[in-house]
Amino acid sequence: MQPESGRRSNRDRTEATRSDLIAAARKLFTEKSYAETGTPEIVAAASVTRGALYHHFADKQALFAAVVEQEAAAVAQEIETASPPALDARDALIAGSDAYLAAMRAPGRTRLLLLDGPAVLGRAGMDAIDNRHGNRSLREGLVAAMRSGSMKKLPPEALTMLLASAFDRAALAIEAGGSSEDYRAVLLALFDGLSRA
Amino acid sequence: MQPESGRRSNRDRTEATRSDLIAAARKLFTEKSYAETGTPEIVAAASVTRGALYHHFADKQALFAAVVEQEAAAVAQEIETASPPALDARDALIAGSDAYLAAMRAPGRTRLLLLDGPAVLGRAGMDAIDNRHGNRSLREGLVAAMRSGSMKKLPPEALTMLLASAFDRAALAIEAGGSSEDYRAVLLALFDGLSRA
DNA sequence: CGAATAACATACAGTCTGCATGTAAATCCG
DNA sequence: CGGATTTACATGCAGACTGTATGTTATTCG
Repeated sequence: MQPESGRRSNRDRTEATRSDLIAAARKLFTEKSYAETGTPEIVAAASVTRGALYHHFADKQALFAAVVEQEAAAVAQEIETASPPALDARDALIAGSDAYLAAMRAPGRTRLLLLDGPAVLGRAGMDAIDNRHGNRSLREGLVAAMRSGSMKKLPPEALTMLLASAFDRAALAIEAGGSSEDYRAVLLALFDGLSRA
Repeated sequence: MQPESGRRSNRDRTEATRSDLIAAARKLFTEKSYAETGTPEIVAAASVTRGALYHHFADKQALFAAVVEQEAAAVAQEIETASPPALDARDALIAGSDAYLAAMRAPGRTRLLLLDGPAVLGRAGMDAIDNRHGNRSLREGLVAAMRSGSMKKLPPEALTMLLASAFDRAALAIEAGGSSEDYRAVLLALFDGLSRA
């Protein structure tokens, strides 16, 4: 009964090992790329063996998917935290995009979420993850703006995808040294262009 | 002097071997992914040995870069061929985007150019390739439209990137089964939103 | 308390990449 | 024209990595 060291429930062990593996993989996947990070290096950083990894995850790609899911959730969380509620549609879009671009400045995040993620998991796989997190609120905001009449009516799914894609490319360009103000200005112009006169 | 079979200049041999390797790699990289295609399979398809591959290319990534470059050029060529010259800015943009989306329907092209390309060569590497081909005319068109006063003035580099990114995502979404009309409508709305009233 | 199962650890097979070395053909040069 | 040099490969090897199969120990179930 007493949780002495040396007496742990299987659920605790699993949770701890999975968590250690994901943390170690996250660190390496953000420092280097998915392809450049080997499972021997990951398990060494997590102080377990490859046997543990392949017990908890089907393969290296499944571990990667878990890391991406966690990181996408973290980005969505940062946006939600930074965005004050109850603004009008346009201000909410601006606040959200600023928060997104700020969140994507975390080292290695753009490569993990915007380059390796789509290549390894496929665009469909990444869309599934994104729709569970960030994209959802973006689409809801757009739908609300369209309903309220402040934005042109357009297919919500397509509009969400293309705007999200513009955010993504802006994050990549800014990390590559592009002018943050320039990209912000263009994003703003795109929003305003979609608003009803 | 006579080009008998068995007497070929080194330049001819190099050109033929390089071309065979790129063609074989292009076929496999578009059928499967970069990661799933091994160099043994490539050289077998090209009827050469791995020694030839590593003689002509620094590594597998360099061969991939050559394939991407060729394919990006092909896309740009198809767009140029399909786009009648001397339209006004808006019609040129629409024609160009339609031609781009049509060109990206070639099997495997979206994965090669939009998923594997950025992941393997980096976003900066892909930008360098894109700027040598398709993006160039897009930016020139946008600059011309801005100069003529028919479009809002915005930083050309950023605007080009974000619009190109929207094209890319539209191509991916359409291939994944998304409604071509929906994405076309959103792209058109984005253009019109950027035009000066 | 025994049986079944979960959570690993270890060992192995197959494959791949990049390089080093060897060889024949082409080119250069005096 | 002929030897020296360089080019265009072919072959073999070393190291690393992935996934799996098998063995072992700690839990959990009945």
